[in-house]
Amino acid sequence: MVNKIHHSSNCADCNCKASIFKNLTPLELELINSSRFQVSYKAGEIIFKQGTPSPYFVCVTSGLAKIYIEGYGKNLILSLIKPVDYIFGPGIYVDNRHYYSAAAVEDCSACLVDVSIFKNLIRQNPDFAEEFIKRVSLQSIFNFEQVISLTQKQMHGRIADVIFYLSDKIYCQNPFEMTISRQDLADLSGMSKESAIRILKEFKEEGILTIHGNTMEVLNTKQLRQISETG
Amino acid sequence: MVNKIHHSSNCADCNCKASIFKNLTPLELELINSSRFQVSYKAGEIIFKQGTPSPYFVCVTSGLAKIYIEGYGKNLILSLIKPVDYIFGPGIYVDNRHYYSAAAVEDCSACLVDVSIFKNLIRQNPDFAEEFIKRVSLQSIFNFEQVISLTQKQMHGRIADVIFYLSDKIYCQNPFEMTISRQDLADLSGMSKESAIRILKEFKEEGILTIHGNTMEVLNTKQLRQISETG
DNA sequence: CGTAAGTGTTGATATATGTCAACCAAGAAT
DNA sequence: ATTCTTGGTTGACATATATCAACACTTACG
Repeated sequence: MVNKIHHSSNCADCNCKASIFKNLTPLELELINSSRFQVSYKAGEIIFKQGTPSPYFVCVTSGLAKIYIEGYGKNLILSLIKPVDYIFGPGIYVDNRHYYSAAAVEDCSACLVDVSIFKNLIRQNPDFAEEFIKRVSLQSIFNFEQVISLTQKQMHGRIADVIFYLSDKIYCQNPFEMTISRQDLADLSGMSKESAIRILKEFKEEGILTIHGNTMEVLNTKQLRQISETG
Repeated sequence: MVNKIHHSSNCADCNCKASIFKNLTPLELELINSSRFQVSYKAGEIIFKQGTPSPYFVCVTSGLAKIYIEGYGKNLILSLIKPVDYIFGPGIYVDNRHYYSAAAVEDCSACLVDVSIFKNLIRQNPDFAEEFIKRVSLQSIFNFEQVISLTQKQMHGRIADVIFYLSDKIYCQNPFEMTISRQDLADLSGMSKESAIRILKEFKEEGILTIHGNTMEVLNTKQLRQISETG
């Protein structure tokens, strides 16, 4: 699962520090730097499993990962994680367990930081603490929108939402290469793989988008937005 | 909407301080006490609306409230709030907006504390900050379980989950008086009111529970648990 | 080269669930 | 007392969605 562990370059040079770590002093950043591990995962490999102890804060530095809840027979993907984003579960302040699993969708590299160091920094640096709480809050807001999409929209609306998520938040370009599988698409939108495929087909037939190989292009954003909003 | 506003007794004497406020110094507690408002709501009244600014942290001191997302045509109840519990949305660290609405289910009284005072305490008292993060995390974990129930179980399992939630977490007794409406029950389990009623009827017919007036009693916990788990 | 295994695709079918409408009971209001 | 309103209940019906099965396509692998 873990292919290679080594200390590479330095947190101070890493673009990760631009975001959540921006409020840390050089000394604090060095503390994180000195205790961190860099790890690579191949596509499909599991980063951690729901239910296991959670000693690390994970920072994804390249590739694409997914976090997902293993439910009753099927999975629900909560979100995709791209560089530079973080995987920290709610368990770290509760019982140190993971409440969801994480796996690499594309080949990934990530930095693992010891949770206790992380928690100490939250205690000693209020700006960092606020930034952390803000991140948690944003995650929470995202989850709310997702729940409403999943529970109150029907399949067409849900797929539309996922397509917007992919093009606007994950791949950030319009003709984009889908590196996730159809099953992942289904797990993101809470339906069966077959249903997801059928909806994509309909969208193609209606000229809303094209798919060639793994490349998807949204042609009619307006209509897709309409579908998203009318459920 | 707001019936009566006055300063009553003292935070130091209030049982609210037992929980999230337990790590505050007497001085800090006094800061909260001096800036707080006590408010009463009648059953059905709205405490705040999704989308409006969020200047207060709400502490429910008596009665029962609900927080719910207003979605596409119908509502989803995220949770019920009973004394002593708190209503703080993810918006307070993001854009100061409410991402859900809150309303009184039974007659309620609540204390409102200015968010900026609250945020200052989080900055200056790391124990309080940790306790706050822990609360947010627990809320988040609860939401995960809820999402899985709503998206992966079918109606019988979802109703079973809600009944356990009511008897174990909210009313905390077995023959309990349902102060929520059938519509609320439906909004908790993400289905139509008619469907919720039908499932209750089936449960009655199978001897799993009884309902007289508004009093519900679970007779066969084991079977209900079974239904919850098999989806 | 052929086989196996995974992924994507399509069609037929069963069913879980929402919608609509009617009706009932209990208060509230006139 | 009578009407009106609100919440609860039930039945008939339409449909959104999952399931099952078959098949195509690619890729790994012996």
